[in-house]
Amino acid sequence: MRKIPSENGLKKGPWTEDEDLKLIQYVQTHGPGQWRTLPKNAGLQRCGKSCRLRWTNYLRPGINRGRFSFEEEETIIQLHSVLGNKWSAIAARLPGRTDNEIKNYWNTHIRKRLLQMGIDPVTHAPRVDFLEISSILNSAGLNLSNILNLQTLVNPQLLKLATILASSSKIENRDLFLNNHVNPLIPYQNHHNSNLAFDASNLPNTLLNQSHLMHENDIQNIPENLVNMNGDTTQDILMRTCLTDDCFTIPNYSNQSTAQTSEKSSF
DNA sequence: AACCCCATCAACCGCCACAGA
DNA sequence: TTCTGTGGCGGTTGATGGGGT
Repeated sequence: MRKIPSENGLKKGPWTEDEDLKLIQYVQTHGPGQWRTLPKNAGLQRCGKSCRLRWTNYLRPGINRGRFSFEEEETIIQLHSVLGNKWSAIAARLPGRTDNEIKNYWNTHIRKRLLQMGIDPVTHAPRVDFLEISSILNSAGLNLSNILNLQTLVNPQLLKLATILASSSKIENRDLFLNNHVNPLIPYQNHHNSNLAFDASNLPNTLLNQSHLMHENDIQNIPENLVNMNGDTTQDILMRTCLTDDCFTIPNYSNQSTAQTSEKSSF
């Protein structure tokens, strides 16, 4: 892949079949380790680091190079919500997968999907812009559900995912979450109070992209006996993490915001 | 056909932790 | 205690290929 001029006569870039063969044969005979001296002993023009990486990420036996299954993906998301970017720790819990592979898969697939679903891939919390639009509308006395003739705005997949994430949610306290994420929006909110005309084109893309729209009944379709790693039932999680009906319809932040507006608003 | 844009992922780089001298 | 070597980790890069124009 890379064509970086090699220093010290060491080769860089993609590995050839011949190099792979040499590395495999050497490791099979002598075992992995001693990476610094390995290239010389194995007759490779590579640095030890490169050999170790090639072995652990590609040549090592037992590596599963197939597509990620839904279960694996779910596991990665769960583990990431707990461990963060500890790719090696996540990989340790996924047999046959390497940290590099998981990291790549996260960055190219999962991260993107979470963003589309309105979930912040770093915090695993609903994205601020998602809350932002609802608070704006709410402060304007508008109910997005009514406007869009919807009961709720949530993708069933999102709700399922949120249920899973809730097991390790960083939003353990709704009030804390609202204080951290909603209060900074208050000046913005007030600014928009003066303009009550609703224009759907102003909605954030993330919101409009919620093409799968959820109805109240969909919440009922989630098995109540679903239990997460903490032993919480789905209902527990829904109660605790503001995923109940009234939270998925537009949360009412207006009282809270008016109380704090006078203190914090610069308008 | 040619070009551009973007997604993917193997590989590299810099840094850190740890063990042993 | 400090230094050095080694392995490991996470972030980033860039070659490649596919799709769109």
